[in-house]
Amino acid sequence: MKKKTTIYDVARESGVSLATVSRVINGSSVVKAKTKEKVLAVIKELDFKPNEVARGLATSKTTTIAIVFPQSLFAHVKDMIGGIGDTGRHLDYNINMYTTDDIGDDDTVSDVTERIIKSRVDGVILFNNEHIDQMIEGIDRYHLPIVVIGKQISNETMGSIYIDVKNAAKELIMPYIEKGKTDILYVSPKQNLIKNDDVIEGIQEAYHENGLVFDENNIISSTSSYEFNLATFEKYFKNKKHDVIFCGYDKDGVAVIQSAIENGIDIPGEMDVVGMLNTSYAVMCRPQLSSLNVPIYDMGALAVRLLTKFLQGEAIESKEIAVRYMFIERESSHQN
Amino acid sequence: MKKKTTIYDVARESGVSLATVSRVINGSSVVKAKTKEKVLAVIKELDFKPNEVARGLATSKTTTIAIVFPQSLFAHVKDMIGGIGDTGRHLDYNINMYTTDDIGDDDTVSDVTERIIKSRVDGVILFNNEHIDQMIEGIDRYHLPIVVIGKQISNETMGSIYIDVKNAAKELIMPYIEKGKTDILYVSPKQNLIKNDDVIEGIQEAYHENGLVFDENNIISSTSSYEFNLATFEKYFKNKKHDVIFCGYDKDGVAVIQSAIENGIDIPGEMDVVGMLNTSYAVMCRPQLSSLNVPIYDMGALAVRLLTKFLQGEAIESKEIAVRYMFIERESSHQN
DNA sequence: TTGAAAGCGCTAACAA
DNA sequence: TTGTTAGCGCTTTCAA
Repeated sequence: MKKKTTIYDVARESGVSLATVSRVINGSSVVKAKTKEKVLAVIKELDFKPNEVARGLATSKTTTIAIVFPQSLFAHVKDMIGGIGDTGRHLDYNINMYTTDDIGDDDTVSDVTERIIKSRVDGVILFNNEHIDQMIEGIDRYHLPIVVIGKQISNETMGSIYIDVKNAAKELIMPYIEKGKTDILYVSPKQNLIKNDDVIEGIQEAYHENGLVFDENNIISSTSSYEFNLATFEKYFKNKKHDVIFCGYDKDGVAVIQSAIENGIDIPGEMDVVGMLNTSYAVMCRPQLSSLNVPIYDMGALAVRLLTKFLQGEAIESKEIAVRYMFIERESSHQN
Repeated sequence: MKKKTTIYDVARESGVSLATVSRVINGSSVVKAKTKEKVLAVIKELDFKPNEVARGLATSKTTTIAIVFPQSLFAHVKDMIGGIGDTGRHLDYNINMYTTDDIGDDDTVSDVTERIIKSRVDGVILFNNEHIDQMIEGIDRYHLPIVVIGKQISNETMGSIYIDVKNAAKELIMPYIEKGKTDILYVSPKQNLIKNDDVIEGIQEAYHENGLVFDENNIISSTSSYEFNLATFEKYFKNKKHDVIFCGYDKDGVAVIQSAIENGIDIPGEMDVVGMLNTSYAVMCRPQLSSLNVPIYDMGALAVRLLTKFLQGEAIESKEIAVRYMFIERESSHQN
């Protein structure tokens, strides 16, 4: 295997110095057009690909950002990855991905932090999840810029992309309450794109503004197993019913619909069901599930963009970016 | 922001030379226990994190592997990412991820190749997709080890993890044909984990071994849009019916079931429907979709493991690894 | 507009 | 068992 061609080879072949070649590949404007042309020709001829590792060492910048996927990953990471990957490529950043698996939680978190520091990435994208604070703290100590997805937070070197689920929940719930449909159940999911506490706050406010109070017993948690949840709901709906079942995640919404039907409950005749994230699940289900649509791809793209603003010292209008959302009413509810 | 502590700082503080510190952090066995202890103490005290970029430059190795996600990504990438990320961490490799989006296909492929080369990763994991050959060729020119997921292929520096879909398809189809149910439709998906041609070959063999021939008109392609496919199928099943609908992807299976029901076709009474990959979709659907289960997480893990074997010059028993699969019969079929 | 040379933080002979 | 020293391939002053 012949050695890779280096900047030295290019310099020699084109009869200029290292420095000039460096200027050319970095687009410096001071190089004479003719020189530049010649160098570029040689670069092409020798198929020279500048070594980013060497550059990284010289500049103390890797133009790489790390992204940490937590274990409890929601569906449609696919879109998130698309947004992150595409934007990274367009802005000329590499993406280093890390996962935190379920075995040995704590150790994994510090292990990943350690690896991130050693790899000398320029910044980090994190997802809201149960270990988020620990993760943030571990990374913040090294003054690495951070962008958090799914939780509103910011400081000098930290920003976030989030969904204003508090308001979304409030807007969703409000019409029901105003119509006297006040028996609402919230199904709280294991999922990182929304902050559960915010959803609950939103619900509470909707009740409060109507002089009512939301009964916190009307919150049940789902697990990450569809079949387990289904079994739970099937039992639950044997002798219960509510005006509205508001699910933090579509998958739970589908389970609710199916188990309600199983128990002879008509949807949306007797009970409305609403999901969140507007995944494929929603349209595949019968009756089709109403859901809150959220621009997942864009959240990934925005996260990368925001992070690069930190990295390049660009002006940042807002460090906490709320993405737009839109309620899509389908067959499982009739809010209006 | 104070400068990061380097190996020099550690050497000075512990009164030894650079080389010794280097030996300690690399676990060399020649260092005297006492020296090692002292150095380790200083490392801890100064919170020294070796700079992988500098190490990469010195060793011409980055201990990083690249993974390229194509645009038409199947669901449950989630699991794949888990397998890749976790295994990368356990084997001490960083994962660099790239996406190839839909805009400007060709350019993107060469763009990504270029970035991969510049970043000096040690090896690459690729997914089977329409541009796979172009991608492989582009990377192979630089003698980077490659592992392909979803397609059986290998050479000196290339291996693969795949599902033997040819046999899977054959095994699935065979019992039907033997029972005289020879009117089978194959729904060919846009999805990278299986090789369509192999599925078709498997079907053909099943027919062939029974002295029959599979009519290639009985292949229809689905798109990546569930709703579009649903509309297509709804029209299709208005005046058609088959013994079996064999879908390369669960999502299509669900669409088939739903549109068949819409048209009054009883499943599995009049028609069997079978999917592939055994995603959540299969269990969420009514009747539940029979499907071919495949260890997606493991495929990711195996890919990383195989690649590191190439990288570390380890013995490789087999460069083409077929993963186990298992047919899970649910409500949408009655093969037996 | 170009070149010379120091330095980025580490590894790996080679010597001691 | 430890230290010295020459790179690894680039960027970036500083001079010319």
